[in-house]
Amino acid sequence: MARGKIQIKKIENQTNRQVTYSKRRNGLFKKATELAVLCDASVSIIMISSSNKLHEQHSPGITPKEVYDKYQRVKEVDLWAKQYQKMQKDLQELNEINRGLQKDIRRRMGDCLEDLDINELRCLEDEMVNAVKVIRERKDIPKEESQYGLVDNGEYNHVLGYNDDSRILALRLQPCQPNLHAGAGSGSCVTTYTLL
Amino acid sequence: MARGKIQIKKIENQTNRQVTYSKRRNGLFKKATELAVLCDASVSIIMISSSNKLHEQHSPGITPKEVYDKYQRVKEVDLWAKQYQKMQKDLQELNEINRGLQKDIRRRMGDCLEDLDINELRCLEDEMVNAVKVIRERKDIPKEESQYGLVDNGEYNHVLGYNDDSRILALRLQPCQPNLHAGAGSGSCVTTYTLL
DNA sequence: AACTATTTATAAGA
DNA sequence: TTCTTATAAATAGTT
Repeated sequence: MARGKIQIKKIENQTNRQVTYSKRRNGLFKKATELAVLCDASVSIIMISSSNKLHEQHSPGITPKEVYDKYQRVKEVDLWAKQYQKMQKDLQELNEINRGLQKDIRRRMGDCLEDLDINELRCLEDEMVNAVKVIRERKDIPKEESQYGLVDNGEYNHVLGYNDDSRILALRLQPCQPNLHAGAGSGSCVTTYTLL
Repeated sequence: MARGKIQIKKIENQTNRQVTYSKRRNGLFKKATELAVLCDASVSIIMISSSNKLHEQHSPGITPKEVYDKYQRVKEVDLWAKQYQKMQKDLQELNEINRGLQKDIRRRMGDCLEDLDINELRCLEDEMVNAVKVIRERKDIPKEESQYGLVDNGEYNHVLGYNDDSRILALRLQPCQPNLHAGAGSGSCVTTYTLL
């Protein structure tokens, strides 16, 4: 636009292209600033050069995050929805599983039995009677560990919302060490979620 | 820049401002397009007017998402990290709670008793013996509900990884109806996570 | 990076 | 909103 008109097409000469990029980038940013001031607007520009460098300018008083939050609101899209969705789904599933586990525990405490049929009640009873036997046996073994001074570290976490303390079985929340005879699956639900 | 120089400051006249915004926006977009073509670059512009309208232009071959993904990579920031972090944290907590609940259930089945001391074993035993009494009472009540044809709808979900079917107490995963005598907290852990 | 001839953008008016 | 046009600003090619 000076000393001769130019065609708007890719400048093949690498050096010229670089120089023009720099000049016009400054021009663009200046225009953006003027526009923002004159018209009381917010302008956000991000450009990526052919050499893969990033340049940006954002009107004062607005952050790229704000611009994109608004962008997503206006366009009614969530550009990163897919990345959330897995977590979202996992959360829901975990909540469901949790509710199920809590209900199971309540039944083993004598609550929430209303919707069990007679067979399920029998099954539960048998299971618990057997378990009580195991617990009694265990209780009557002189514990070798106690010789090493087993200490209560106080790190109990009560995760059930019962107010009647006498009914709470404190849950230790340390990860259950791989317990081979207990079957598979105990560790499989423990997932870590890495971002991006 | 024509018919008289202007000061670069906010145009107070609303109409003039609007007109200038429109003209200069076109100018800016045109410049951006030229720059992108001449220099083989990608330019992404998002602007928000004083009347809170959004205008945008993106070079062909690049999406706003790509621009922002690159932006975040280059700047080594995650603009939405805080929004993830809460979910991330919730997931971890739920996983911990879950492990605790599963361990509790195992204990009530006679497993994982190794790290309970003698008092805890006694407490557990008492609790279970009492619960068994309740279950037995319940079992021996002729169920009124059965007159209405209580049907097994088959929607059981097994959430524990036990392979030995005889030991599974099938968990119904329908939400537990508010159970007043069971105490508070049964519903409080059920959270829904809405995005943005 | 600076210069400058020329093109382009645009402010004001219609 | 669009057109017109005098003028300001941007910039291509050169140094």
